[in-house]
Amino acid sequence: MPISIKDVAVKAGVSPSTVSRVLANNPRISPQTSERVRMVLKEMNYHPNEIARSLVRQRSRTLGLILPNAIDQFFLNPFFPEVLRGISQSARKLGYDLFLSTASQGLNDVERLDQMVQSKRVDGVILLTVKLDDPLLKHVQDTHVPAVLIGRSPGQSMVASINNDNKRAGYDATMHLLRLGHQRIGFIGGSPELILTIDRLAGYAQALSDGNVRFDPQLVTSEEFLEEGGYTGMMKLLALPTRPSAIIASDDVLAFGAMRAAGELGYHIPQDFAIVGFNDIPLAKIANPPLTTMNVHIFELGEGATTMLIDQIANRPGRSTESQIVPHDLIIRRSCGAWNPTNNLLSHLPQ
Amino acid sequence: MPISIKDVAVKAGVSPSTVSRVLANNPRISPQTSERVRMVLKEMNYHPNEIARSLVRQRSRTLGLILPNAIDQFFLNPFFPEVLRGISQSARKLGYDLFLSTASQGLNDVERLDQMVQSKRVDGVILLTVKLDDPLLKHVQDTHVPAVLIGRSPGQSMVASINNDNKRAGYDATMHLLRLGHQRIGFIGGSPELILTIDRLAGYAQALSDGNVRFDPQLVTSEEFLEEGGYTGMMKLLALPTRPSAIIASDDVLAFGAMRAAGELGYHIPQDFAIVGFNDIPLAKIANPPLTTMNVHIFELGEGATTMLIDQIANRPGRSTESQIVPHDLIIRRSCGAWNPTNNLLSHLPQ
DNA sequence: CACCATAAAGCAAACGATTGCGCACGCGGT
DNA sequence: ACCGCGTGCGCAATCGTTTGCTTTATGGTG
Repeated sequence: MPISIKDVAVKAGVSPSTVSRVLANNPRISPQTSERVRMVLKEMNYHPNEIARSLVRQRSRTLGLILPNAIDQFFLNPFFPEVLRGISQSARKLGYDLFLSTASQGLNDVERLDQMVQSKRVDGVILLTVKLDDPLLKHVQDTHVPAVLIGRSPGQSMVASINNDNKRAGYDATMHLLRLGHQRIGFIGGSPELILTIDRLAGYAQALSDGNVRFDPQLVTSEEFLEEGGYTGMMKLLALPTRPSAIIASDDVLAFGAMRAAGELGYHIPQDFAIVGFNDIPLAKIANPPLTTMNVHIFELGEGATTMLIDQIANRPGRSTESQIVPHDLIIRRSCGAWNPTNNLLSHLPQ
Repeated sequence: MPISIKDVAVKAGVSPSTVSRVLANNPRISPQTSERVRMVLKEMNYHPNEIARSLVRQRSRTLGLILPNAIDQFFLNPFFPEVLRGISQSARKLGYDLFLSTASQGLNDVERLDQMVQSKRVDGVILLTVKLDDPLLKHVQDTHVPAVLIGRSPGQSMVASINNDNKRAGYDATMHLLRLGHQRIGFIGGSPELILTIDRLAGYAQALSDGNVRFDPQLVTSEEFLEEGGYTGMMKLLALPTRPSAIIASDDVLAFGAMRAAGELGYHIPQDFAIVGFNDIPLAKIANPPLTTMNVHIFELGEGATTMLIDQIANRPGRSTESQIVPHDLIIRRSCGAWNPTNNLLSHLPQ
């Protein structure tokens, strides 16, 4: 039913090879023939069968996206659409399509990757691997498919990756609170398996140390990576004999949960607590109060992963292991009390 | 480099056809041979080349997802991840993969569809078509690819579709406010091109009429489909000589913008204004106050679209035009004042 | 012992493109 | 008149599967 290159060839009175070469702008085809074929092409509204093309070319101009196994929870965080937007946009710009790994119900992630790669449907994969010891990771190193990891620090693996400097980001966020005079700073993190939790916490500890503040394990809580988790984390911190005066949440969604908990107990932000989040999700700007947060440029994360991957596919013979760091910057809003310099009374809050 | 069916055949001492038939569980292969081949299959960790398969089978077990052209704005609304989650989950369950149309930079949506379909990479498409006269729509009717539309009411086209009964939902939301005693009810909608805006507004008008309340065009505003739009819409309504006592926002995100506007001007929800949103996004439950909203079951929308499409691909000879309606239900929280029956004083509020 | 079902597995032709190689033709140089 | 070469195009193999048809082996029957 659909028209093939052969149909076009017949109609144009040439061989399929010639049509193919016209499509490829091969200079060995005379301008006249080329023109005639092009007319027929338009006339028949021909579009090449990409499946057949992929088969003979041995590449599909398609990128595979592998989402973490805890996919449902992941979908709920605004991180996901934003990174997908970055990936999708730059893939489009570079002429690549996107393939989402979802099929193969019974298979685990490793088998899914195997299948996606061996089935030749994708030229490379982007992995959103957020947990510390993801079995996918070992596996992607063995197989030799071009790959880029999002959310994993360079040096942690033999695979190219892109990430923020989360330790540094945690450091900077904490330092900001220290400079505002806070001494007891709580840390609400996601699951301790999450790399970003670990890294940001490390930065937090480092900053404390540099600021000569004792690290108190009581002030660190790790929760489910949802608003609800931030809520319960904050409740725990508020139940402490000596409460923190400031909170670092390793994700904006957690921060919102924390703010809700504080609000329910009658506290006010930032008067009673300073709060700093991570990610700068759209909501952060419009929350009440607007949330001070570490902008980690999620979109750029997706964008960078895509360009790195395509570069790898197109230019690298083997597989590059080079990595990239996306800078972060602290967006100071009202939730930490530093918005208006005149109300920096926070440092005098009772502990 | 990668192993093919031929490699397996050689190692197992059979012909490629036999291996293929083993893969297909063809009963004409003896159990002994079958077993032997299966061993080799595992041993070599063979995975079929799906590209080659698709070519000969003329189907790819892949679904194409076509997002609206205003893709960036769309990504920001929590609707998107949720519908994608529904699609992705049920596609996975049914053994289908997902293909995102992003490539072909210069092409418009119609050409993108054409290419996706003719390139044979997908067996069918799901279209998120939210605008009233989408050129894609006319086109998808001409081409004969299996397709399902999300966000378009049945009868509006010759293509299968799935949607909420948005008119009815608008009616129900409005009726709820009328029953609470409100007489002046504002409506903050998205762009007037959006079908859901139109439908929900129609339901709103109908309910007003049934409730013997005059429809006042001044109370209807249509804004950008973002939080900011809700904000400016609310500001307009608050500037009216006789302000509304209740607001219907055609999307939760708009509702949040409206709440922010009200808050900035010193008003309180629900004491000063009742607000009802649409979608029941995760945030609605945890907002302050929790938002009364019409749950339209977005996940089911994506799920239903997928099963309908796959059913069409697998069973229907031509293309079905059957449609499906996903029910809605009003989630009553605090923002409309009806949470606690004792504070239904709203009807006595000054206008 | 010839004959023929029947079962099991192989042969080869697709699917729709790409591409190395070769052929025909025309033209300029010797 | 012949050789050589560049140009323009077609032939046919190939990519990795699937599948209709054929072949081979086997065992039962007349």
